[in-house]
Amino acid sequence: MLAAAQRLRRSTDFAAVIRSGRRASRGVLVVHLRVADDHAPDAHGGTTTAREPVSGTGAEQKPAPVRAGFVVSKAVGGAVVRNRVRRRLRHLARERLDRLPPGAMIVIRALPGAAEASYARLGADLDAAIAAALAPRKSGRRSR
RNA sequence: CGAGCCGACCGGGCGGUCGCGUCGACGGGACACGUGCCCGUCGCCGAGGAACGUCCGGACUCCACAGGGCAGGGUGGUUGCUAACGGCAACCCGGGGUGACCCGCGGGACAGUGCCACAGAAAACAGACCGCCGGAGCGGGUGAUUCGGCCCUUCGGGGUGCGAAUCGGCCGGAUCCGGUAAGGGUGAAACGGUGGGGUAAGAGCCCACCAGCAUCCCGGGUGACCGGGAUGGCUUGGCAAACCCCACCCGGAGCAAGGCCAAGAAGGGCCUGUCGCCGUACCGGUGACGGGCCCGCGCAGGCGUUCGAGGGUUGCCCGCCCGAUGCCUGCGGGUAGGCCGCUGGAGCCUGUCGGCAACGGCAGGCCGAGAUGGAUGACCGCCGCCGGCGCCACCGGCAUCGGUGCGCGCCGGGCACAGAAUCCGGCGUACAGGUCGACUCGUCCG
RNA sequence: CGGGACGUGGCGCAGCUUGGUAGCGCACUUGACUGGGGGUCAAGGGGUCGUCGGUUCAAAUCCGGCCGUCCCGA
Repeated sequence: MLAAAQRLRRSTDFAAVIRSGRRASRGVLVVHLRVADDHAPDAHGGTTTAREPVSGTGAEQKPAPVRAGFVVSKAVGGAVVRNRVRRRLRHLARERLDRLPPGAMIVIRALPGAAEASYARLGADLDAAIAAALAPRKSGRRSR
C-alpha cells in the first residue's frame, strides 16, 4: 500500500502525466509514465514550489519521491469491484516504485477486463507495461 | 413428523506476515520561530443491514419574508405515536385463505362538467327496434249460411275440388293508431332477484321472502363504525391513479449549502481551424497564426438621487419594503489551492415503570469511521458451509442403473447482495446460508 | 454527493395532454423501367411501446416500484 505522499493527489498532476507522458498498454492495464527529466520540469515544478514552499525546499535536499495515481472507470464494475481493483493495483505498484527513476510520475489505468483478472495476472500485466514504458526512452524520445 | 405463517437476529470464525487512514503519546529534524509542518516508534479505533436507489420527512446553512387573494404541489378510513412524515401501531370496512394470517392511493358520483370505443333496439332526465296485446280499414286463404249452376235420385231429397252474396267466424300477411316493458344474437356493465296473484298482453300494479337505499329512534364505542327497530318511495350504473369538490399540509435552494485564508491588478481556463515539426496509420504531443465561450476586474455610453432610475416579494396581482461612488446596455475579459463546516447524536446497551402496541418516562453504563484521485487492504495456514468427482457401506432392482450417508479422500482465485462522503428517522429494492421464538393446519401416539 | 431529463420496428423521431385504430422518414425484401449498376415507381414484411405491478370493461398513454442511458452543479 502506498502512503499519501507517494500518490498523485491533484487533477493537474493527472492531466500532465496523461497528456505528456509515455503510454504503454499490456493486458488489462494502461500505464502512463512521465519521467522527471523528460522535458520541461520547471514548468510544473515551478508552480509546485510556489504553491507549497515548505515541501518544495524539502524536495531540494531529498530525492524527489516517485508518485503513482490510479484510474478505474465505472466501466470496470460497481464500487466494490472498483475498490478491490484499485487496492490490488496500489499494493502491486508499491513493490515496483524502485524500478522507476526518482521524480517520476505514473498513472495506472484499469480496463474493464481487470475486474476478472487475478492478483498474479495484474502483477504480470503491470510488469510488462512498466517495462514497455521504460524501454523506448533512449531510442525514440531523445531524437526530438 | 410434515406443511405453513409471523416476528426478531446473525450475515463466516481464529491465527500469522507485510501495509493504509484518523486520533493520542514519545523521540528527532528544518525554518521566514507560529506549540503549526515533516520523519520515525508505540497504542486505540477503522464500512452496512441494506452504507444502495434517492421516493418522502427533518436537523443544519444561505437567500427571501408586513399582509391578503388567485394559481401550483402533496396527502386521503379512524384514533394514536413521533422532531416530522406519504412512516409506524392498534382498530374499522371490503376482499382472499380451513386456519395462523395476508392484501387494499380506503373521502365525495342526488355541487357541476365530461367519458363509457366495438357490438347491441337501447350506454344513462330515459327512450322504444324486434316481439306481445287491442283497434281501424285493405287484400288473401279457409269455414258457415243463403241463392244459383252441375251431378245422382227411390222425386221425399242428397251430393258438389263450381259461381255469387253476407258474416262483429278462424288463420296468417303488409300499413297505421294505441297499450306494454315480461322476453330479445350483444356487451365489462342493461333500470332490483325468486315465487304467486292479476291482466287483452303486461308491469312493484298488488302480496310474501331476500338484497340494497334514504330518514328517524334506541343501545355500544373517543372515533371510523357496529347491533336492533320503525317508516318511506318501491331502487335512482361505472370511471374522480378524468377535470373537479371537501378536509389538512407546503417559502426557495441545497454541505458542490455556506464561511475564512492564500495566490492573482491582467491575464487565465476550455473547445476548435490552418500550417510546420515529432510520431508506425488512427489517436496524439508540441510551436506559430486565427476563431468561439466563460468574471469578484477594466473601458465606453446611457439613466437617476427628497418630481426617485431600478430592485425584492424565486409563478401572478393588489399592497408593502429596500433604494444612491447606485443601476442598465455594449466591448475586452474569470474561479482548478488550503482550512473550517466534519462528526457526541431526536446515539447505543441494560434494568424498571406506563401503554394492547407503535412509543414514552426514569436510573445506570458506553464512545462505535471521518477519507478528499478518496483509508478500512494484499498474501497465506487451520476450521465451518456449499458444489463436483472417486471409493466404501446400505436399500430397491434380473441387469444396465437409481437413491441414501453428522463416512473417507481429492478438486474448486466456490461462500450472497453490496462499500461511508454533512448527519438522522422512514420507505422501496437486492441478498448464499443460518439461529431463536410465538402461532396455525394435517397425520399418528398417549 | 446533490439536482434534472429520456427509454416506441435496424436507426432517428411522432402518438401520451383528452385511455379503445401504434404512424412518419431513412434502411430491408420482391417486382417493373435499364444491357447492368445507380435512380424512380409499385407492393410488402418487420414493433414484448425498457421492465414489474396497480387503477379501469380496456393502458404506449394514468399512478407507483425497479433497470438502463444522458445532462447539469466547485
